[in-house]
Amino acid sequence: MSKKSKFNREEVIANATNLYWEKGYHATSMRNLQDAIDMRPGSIYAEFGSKDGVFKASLQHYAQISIEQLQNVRAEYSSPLNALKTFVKQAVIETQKNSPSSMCMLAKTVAELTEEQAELLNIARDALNSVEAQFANLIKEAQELGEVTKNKDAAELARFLQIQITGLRTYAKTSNGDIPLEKMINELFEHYPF
Amino acid sequence: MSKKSKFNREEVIANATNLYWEKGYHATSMRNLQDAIDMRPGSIYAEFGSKDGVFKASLQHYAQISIEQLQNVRAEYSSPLNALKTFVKQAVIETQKNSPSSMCMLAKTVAELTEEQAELLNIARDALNSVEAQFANLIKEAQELGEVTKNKDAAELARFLQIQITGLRTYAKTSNGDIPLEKMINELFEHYPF
DNA sequence: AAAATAATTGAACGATTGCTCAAACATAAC
DNA sequence: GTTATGTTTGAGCAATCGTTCAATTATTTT
Repeated sequence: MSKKSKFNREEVIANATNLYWEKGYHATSMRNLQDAIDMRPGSIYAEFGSKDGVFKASLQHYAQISIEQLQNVRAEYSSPLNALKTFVKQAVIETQKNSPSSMCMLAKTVAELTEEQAELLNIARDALNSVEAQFANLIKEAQELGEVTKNKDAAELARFLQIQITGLRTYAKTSNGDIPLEKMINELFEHYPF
Repeated sequence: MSKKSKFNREEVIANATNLYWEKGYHATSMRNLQDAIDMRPGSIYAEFGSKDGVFKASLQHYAQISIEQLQNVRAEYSSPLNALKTFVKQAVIETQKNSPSSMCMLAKTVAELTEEQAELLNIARDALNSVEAQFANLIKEAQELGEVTKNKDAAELARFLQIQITGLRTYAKTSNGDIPLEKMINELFEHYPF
């Protein structure tokens, strides 16, 4: 045996995620990263291989957190539709105060990157699709319980929801401040296909 | 008098816009820009002052084009609602084939930048709000003609539309290819508040 | 203690960043 | 044709980029 790593990988990735989430891929330098995660180049490159490696780990971490959040909300509500609504409110509203950015890190990444960073771009895409698949599962549950019409395909409704969330979160960053986000989400779940 | 500038400002800004639109603010270097607009640093800095200056001009150019497009569509259709629908289809679908990015350059910019580039960010925000105000005008026209219910506030409907467009265009970049965008837009204008 | 093993450090690499400016050049005025 | 005026050029600046690696430090095994 020998010396053990002294840094906490989970914690490091969480800090890296916050920085990348706020500034995006290109605007985040390795020097920024070194400060944010309190590691020196040698250690970072030994652990992650490259700037892209850290970003990759951050994307995966963010995706995991997102799905855990959805599962947590699901566990708190007997109604899958209410769980979904609560998740949307968390993602769109809560995020305005506490988070590095009001926008979804995955959507931001999809927006920022081009095919020049195909691997990272595809990781973000896949993660968004995974989240959407979880939406679809919840919607299917809701359909079984009669909370949502069976006339519509669950996958289509999940897609619709994903589009609403992305649209709302981008809009929130466009219009600083006083948009009635909660009211809009309530109306979304009252009037639309759910 | 003296020597005249030989470059065509309009053309130069159009080329710069295309590059920034594709790659975003941070990923576009001055060297990339020099190649794209066929100007040397001295001339660029004499004309635009800085990288930010070129980006600013590009944002304004993009915003102007967008509003012109909306006006052109309006002129082609007697129905303001059909004009709006056609504009949305152009922005969401047409853009998939011909454009530097499937996403709206203004939305991309709002997504990418932080308050570190407050001026540029606000230009993008303002431009999006201007476009939205034009939407509201068209919706008011549609309300006068009875094409859209007067129960809903035109500004709210315009906001809703802006959110749909941004959501759809981001989603289009997430899901490579076979999404029934046209069908979704048709349904949007059939089933929703319009 | 000494030797072995590995993690951490930070100086420094070549490449690239946004940008400057003296020199070369082109046109207009005389 | 000469002078005046302003444009274009591109070499090159300091700063920063992502990354490497020899030296140092810490821990474990002998």
